[in-house]
Amino acid sequence: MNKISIVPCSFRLLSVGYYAELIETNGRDRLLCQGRKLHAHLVTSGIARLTRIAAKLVGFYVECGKVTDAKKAFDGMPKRDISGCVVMIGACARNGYYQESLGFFGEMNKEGLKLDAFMIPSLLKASRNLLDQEFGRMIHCMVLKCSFESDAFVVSSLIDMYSKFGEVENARKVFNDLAEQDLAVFNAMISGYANNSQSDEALNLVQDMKLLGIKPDIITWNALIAGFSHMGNEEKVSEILEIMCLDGHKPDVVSWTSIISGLVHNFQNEKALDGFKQMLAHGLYPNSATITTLLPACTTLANVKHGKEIHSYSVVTGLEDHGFVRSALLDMYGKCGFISEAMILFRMTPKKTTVTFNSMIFCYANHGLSDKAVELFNQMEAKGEKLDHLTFTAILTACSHGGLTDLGQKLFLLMQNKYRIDPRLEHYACMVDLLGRAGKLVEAYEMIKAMPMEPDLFAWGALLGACRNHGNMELAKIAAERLAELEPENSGNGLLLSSLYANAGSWESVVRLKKMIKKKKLRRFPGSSWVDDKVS
DNA sequence: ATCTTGTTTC
Repeated sequence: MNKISIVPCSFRLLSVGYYAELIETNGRDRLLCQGRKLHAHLVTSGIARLTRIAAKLVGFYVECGKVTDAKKAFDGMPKRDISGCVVMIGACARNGYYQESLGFFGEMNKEGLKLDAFMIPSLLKASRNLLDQEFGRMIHCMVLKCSFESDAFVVSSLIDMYSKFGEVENARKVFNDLAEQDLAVFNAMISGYANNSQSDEALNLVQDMKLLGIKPDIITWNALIAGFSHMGNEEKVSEILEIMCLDGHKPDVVSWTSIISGLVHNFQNEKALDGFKQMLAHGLYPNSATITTLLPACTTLANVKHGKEIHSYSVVTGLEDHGFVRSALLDMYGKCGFISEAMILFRMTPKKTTVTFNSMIFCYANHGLSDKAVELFNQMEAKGEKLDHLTFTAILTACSHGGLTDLGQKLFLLMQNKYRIDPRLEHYACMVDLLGRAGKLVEAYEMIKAMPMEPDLFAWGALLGACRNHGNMELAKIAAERLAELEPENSGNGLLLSSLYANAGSWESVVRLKKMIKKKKLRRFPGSSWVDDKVS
């Protein structure tokens, strides 16, 4: 791979848009080092304080993940000019520093700087990604107040945000209110429909835009592919691929990643791996999104061989440094039983996120290393890392697997009282399992009865398992009957129930159940492990 | 200077 020499192209370093490319080919650390040298030069020559130069430095530092340095460069500006703020807010929003982006806007507001149309799209993007509906709506109000609603950039961001919130109708309203929709606005609306399982509506919009003389581009086609692929409509995807080719657009990495993503989402993991091979055969190279999409397919199939190949590729191309890729790798090794590999990846991750921690806690929990899981959970709390519902699913799983009954109960309350997370089905299932394993069958049943939603098969299954282990026939019958209702197609439940009835001498019920099983042509699948252990 | 396509943990 050719390394771009940075010093001769220092001017490019300061040019927004080239950072990503430079980082990909030079590595973040090397780029940052060169950037700092250049910054020093700019300071000594006295031009670092020029507004335009300082704005570029701000963008550069955010792109390298150094928000604090960016802020310093910004504060070095002689006067707080609006374009500097636009760069700061935009650079933060583009690089995943959403909270920082909105926080910075707040500061700017306090200082009485005027709202600028150029920063609206970035603020909407940050609200969208934080799922902060309140903030997003507030920005929308400001848009109306300042009469920015005829700005196509603003409108496409609004459409995108409302679609992400699941409010397609609101997105459509904003779309309709715009006098002249351009390509990006259409694309935003099309992808809005596609991401909300309304791909046919998205397809209609493509016809509308063609009638207006706007030609669909690769983004339009990819949005459609993503929509239909996610819905599992493989024929429609092939159809779109044909149409786009006739239209002069070749499928690119994004198209293929969307196809692979849809297949993984619809449990077609083998097909997803095939799709990846096809993509390679077309001469396209996977990027971080492709890798992150594909790794879960290897994980589900427990295909460590492919997983390791992808890992090697990621190391060679530097994609291993990507946050999403890293957590997908960690999860893959963890789920496939390679705990030490998972631990190494965890240790090697400089910027650990909630997902990183969650994956590692799940790994410990699922391998019976409860103490390690608890240790990590405590670290997370001590570091002030954001804990989410999955953090608690993971730690409660660890508690139930490790017999840490008291701790589990304590954490179940902590989750609700301190972190304001409403327990979901999986949390209740963990608690039923936890109590059940400890022999507290009545308490486990009480937990199920206290659930504000309909208990699912995992809750009843956990209770049934516990009843079997601790010999409580009455509760077992209740649990087994609920299970049979919830999951009549799973013959395992029926068979378990029938053996329970048989033991209790209720043969009439056994006959009834066996008839039901036969009628539904249910068969019992032999238990098997999918872990591919033929890998060294 | 700002916008629209694909992305990890249940």
